[in-house]
Amino acid sequence: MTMSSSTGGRRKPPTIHDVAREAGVSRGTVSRVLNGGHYVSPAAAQAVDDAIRRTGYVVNRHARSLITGRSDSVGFLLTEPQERFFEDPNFNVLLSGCTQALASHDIPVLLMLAGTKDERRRITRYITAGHVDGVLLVSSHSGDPVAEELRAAGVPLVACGKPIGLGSKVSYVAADDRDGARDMVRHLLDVGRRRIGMITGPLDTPGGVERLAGYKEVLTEAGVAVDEALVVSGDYSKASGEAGAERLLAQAPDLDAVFVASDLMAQGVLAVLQRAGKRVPDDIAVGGFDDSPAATAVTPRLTTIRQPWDRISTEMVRVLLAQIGGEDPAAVILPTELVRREST
Amino acid sequence: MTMSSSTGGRRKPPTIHDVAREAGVSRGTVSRVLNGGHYVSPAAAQAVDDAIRRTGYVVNRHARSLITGRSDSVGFLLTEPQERFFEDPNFNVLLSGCTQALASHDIPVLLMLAGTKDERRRITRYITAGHVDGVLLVSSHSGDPVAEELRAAGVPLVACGKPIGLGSKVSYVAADDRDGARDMVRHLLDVGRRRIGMITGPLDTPGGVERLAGYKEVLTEAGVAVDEALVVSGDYSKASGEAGAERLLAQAPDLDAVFVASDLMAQGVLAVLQRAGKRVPDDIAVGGFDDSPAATAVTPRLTTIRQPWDRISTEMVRVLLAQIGGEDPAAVILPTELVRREST
DNA sequence: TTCTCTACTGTGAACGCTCACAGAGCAGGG
DNA sequence: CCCTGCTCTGTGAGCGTTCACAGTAGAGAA
Repeated sequence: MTMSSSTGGRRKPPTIHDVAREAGVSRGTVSRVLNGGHYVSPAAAQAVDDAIRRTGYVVNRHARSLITGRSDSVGFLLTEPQERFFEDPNFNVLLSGCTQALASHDIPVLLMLAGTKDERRRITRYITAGHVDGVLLVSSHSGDPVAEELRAAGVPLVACGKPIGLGSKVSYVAADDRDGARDMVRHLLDVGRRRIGMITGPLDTPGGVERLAGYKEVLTEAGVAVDEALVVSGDYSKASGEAGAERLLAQAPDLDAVFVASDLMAQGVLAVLQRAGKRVPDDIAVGGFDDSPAATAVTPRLTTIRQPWDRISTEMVRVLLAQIGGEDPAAVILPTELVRREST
Repeated sequence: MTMSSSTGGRRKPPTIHDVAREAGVSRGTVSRVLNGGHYVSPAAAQAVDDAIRRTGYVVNRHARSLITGRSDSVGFLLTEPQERFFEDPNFNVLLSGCTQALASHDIPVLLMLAGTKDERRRITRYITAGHVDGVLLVSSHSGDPVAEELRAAGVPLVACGKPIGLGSKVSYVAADDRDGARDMVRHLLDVGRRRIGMITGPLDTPGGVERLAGYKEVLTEAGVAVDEALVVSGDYSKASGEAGAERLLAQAPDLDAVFVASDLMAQGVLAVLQRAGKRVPDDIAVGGFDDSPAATAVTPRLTTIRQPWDRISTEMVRVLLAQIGGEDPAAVILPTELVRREST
């Protein structure tokens, strides 16, 4: 009767005014129904709901934002170099998790890739101009200039993983890296290994440092001396895993296990071990970290530490929305879990 | 003098009015400078530019959108099941490419994941309500209901890969699947293989069909009979690659090569061949399709057909913007390239 | 001079919404 | 009876921008 919605072409969408007329009430009443429904009589609320359904009304967010000052959208900001984004499936899991969590609050996500310097400037301006209400930040960089500027501008910000150089004023959600590392090394000891090497993550990031600390702690507790020749550093990339494995094999021929700080690096490690004729796990056990899709894509499938990405993303969203709502920054640490497969 | 930008807390941003006052002109003039600068005197333009710089003015897109009816943003819509999104790095390359191409036009990207039925409804409403000007669609489904609804609503739409069941009214950008397949099979013949199997993509998609057609064409042209026992179908996933390889080995013990319609499936094929004790490429050559990051993540590294993802994304954006600008839908087919590595 | 044309500029009005306010109706207490 | 307080409703204003229109100034033609 009022409008057929599947007619081709784009017609002018109904406004709050149309709904008000259709429901026989005023704009104000419709607006109140739309925003929580307080101080509205049941009869009016019902009439408005019906009218909305009949007209196919959808709120015009631009008009709303213009007056509220909020944009009701958030940015997902990636300051990583793009190659890592391409290579590491964890980003997808995180991005998808955050997007869905926000969708349930009816909040759209703007994807922001700050690759080049120009991009960084453009994005910073965009954000500080108030075009998003808050930002989910993915960055392993130390001293990220974009993040620092956003923090200074008072933009609500939640990082994935503990950021450094940003003071304590920025929220973050992270897995318990140290505890995860401890679990893995303890597991390697449990299966009888003693010459346990490690390929670390970048040591200018808290995550990299924590995983190394966990490794050393457990060895020390178990009375196994920490041999620095068994520790080489990497940057989470597959290539650095290969390089690390080669150095490790050269430095320590008697290696019987290696704890690798990311599944992606572990993928590289497995390739090198295979080329070197080492059997996994018979000759050398390999433990990863992340439980990324890569962990089950390799042969043998990787024993690893599961990061609770689903919870990380929902927590990031929860903390961000709280902060947008005026609450103080918060830090959330989530537990990890050992996933045993064939590589140990 | 006017404002220090790094003071903490969020202050009210300058408006076009402030800029006008600062520059000693009217709102209209500032607006004209902002939108192309026609009919503005050089002196006024200069004054406005200076004032913008001094005040740190950034246009309020909500106010602009309210009056223009455009949102100056586009959606990146994924109607794939999420697992594929997690697993397949090609999405990242595409997403990142499109985001960057749009960024250079100062157009933000909204990420939309249409996983569940509810999500689909929500997203459809969101888009048809005009909250984005157009949509970049990634979907290998046949007869995607969301896409059909958007098309019917007259929303500018560009698909990645030829969509089916949408008539000819929807634009798309795709690699030349048939030609790529032909190149690969010709290459396998060139290196002396004759018993060449194929694991296809989903045969309810044009891409899957085309790659199979290319395979058959080249064999026929070369005078090699097409043996249906050598053709098994898959769905691009790693798991289906494994299943396909197992069937193929069982059905055709004398297999000496296999053309796999995606790198991801090829990854599964390599794992199966390795378990079966077959050497690659000595016993069986393996050719992939995509040149995804997975292609170089495996051992041996995969000979494959490179899809020009960078060009695909820029073309998708170009076509979408043209269509938003009022032009007719268009189809773009881009050439592929054979990348030879160690698996053939 | 005067008229026309062009280049440029300023001014309301409008986009669709929310918010503050005022007012209506009704109940209960004095 | 009036006053107060409550729930509910309508109205006008205004968010920051663009757009259409009117208007001005200066150049060139008649």
